[in-house]
Amino acid sequence: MDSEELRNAGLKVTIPRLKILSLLENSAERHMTAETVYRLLAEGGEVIGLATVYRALAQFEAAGLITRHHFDSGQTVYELERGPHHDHIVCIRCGRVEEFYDKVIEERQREIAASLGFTLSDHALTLYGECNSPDCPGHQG
Amino acid sequence: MDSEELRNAGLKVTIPRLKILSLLENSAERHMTAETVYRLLAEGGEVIGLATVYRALAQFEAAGLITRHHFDSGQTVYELERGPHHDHIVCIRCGRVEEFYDKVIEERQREIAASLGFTLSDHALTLYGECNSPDCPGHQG
DNA sequence: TGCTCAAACGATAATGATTCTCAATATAGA
DNA sequence: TCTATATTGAGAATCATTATCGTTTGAGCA
Repeated sequence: MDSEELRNAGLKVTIPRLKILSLLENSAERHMTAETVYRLLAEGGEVIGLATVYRALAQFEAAGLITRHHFDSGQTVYELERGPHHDHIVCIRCGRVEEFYDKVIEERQREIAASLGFTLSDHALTLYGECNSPDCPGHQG
Repeated sequence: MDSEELRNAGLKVTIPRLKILSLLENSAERHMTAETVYRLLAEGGEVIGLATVYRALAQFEAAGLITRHHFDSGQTVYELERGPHHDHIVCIRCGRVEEFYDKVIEERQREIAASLGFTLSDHALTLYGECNSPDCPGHQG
């Protein structure tokens, strides 16, 4: 249960935190901005202060429950830490985000960091391009 | 000359733009925030409005003269587009930025995008870790 | 179950980065 | 040089995020 996750993370179990965690777990969209979390909760009748949303997201991130990404588009999104590590590809037209994992790239990153004298602790790889989904506004045909 | 670059970019040649471009070309530090550009110019006796700095950087980026990066640390930096493409590794302690290029990673990215149905137009890869420079505050020994 | 207190909440003020507004000024071309 | 237009600078406005602070709530215990 979500209560467990919060307790394990050393966080007090509160209604707002449970609602936010639940939203992150049950939404079709895995990548959300703080604003989006706030809005979706409000639309679902759960009005939680925006400050609380930001606080909770920061705490969840510190606890390792979620991950934060700064895309070059400028938007900051949060995503539930679930399953193995992966990177992202973002459509520059419709904003759709897909995930991928590539073993070769992961390995090369470690080697590169080592060769430059760095102890690698994290990385961010995001590809940008045009998706060819029929729903994408840039889709031809 | 810089005037050429501006003209080629379709931008009117003005004093502020020349100063900013010159700073980017002649500074030891290749990665700067808008604030930094503003401050360095001011320290050099060239007081250029902050709004103008932001505008010029945005125009230079649109013209392809410089590139903007949003690091996960939150800072937005600009860098002169010079020489071949490269990615970055940032020290999480001292903020030092190094560049690198890896052919294997570049190729894998294209393949991945294609396999996901995207037409790749750009990418951002940043590694985060601890550098082992003697000047880094986290350096041991 | 009720009590107590620190932690968390929500509203809103504050902050920091970036963009916009607009009157004054500078540039490119005739 | 003159003119039309683009650019500049100062400061207001905006946007995302964080801090403040009085009120409320959760967790442990009698």
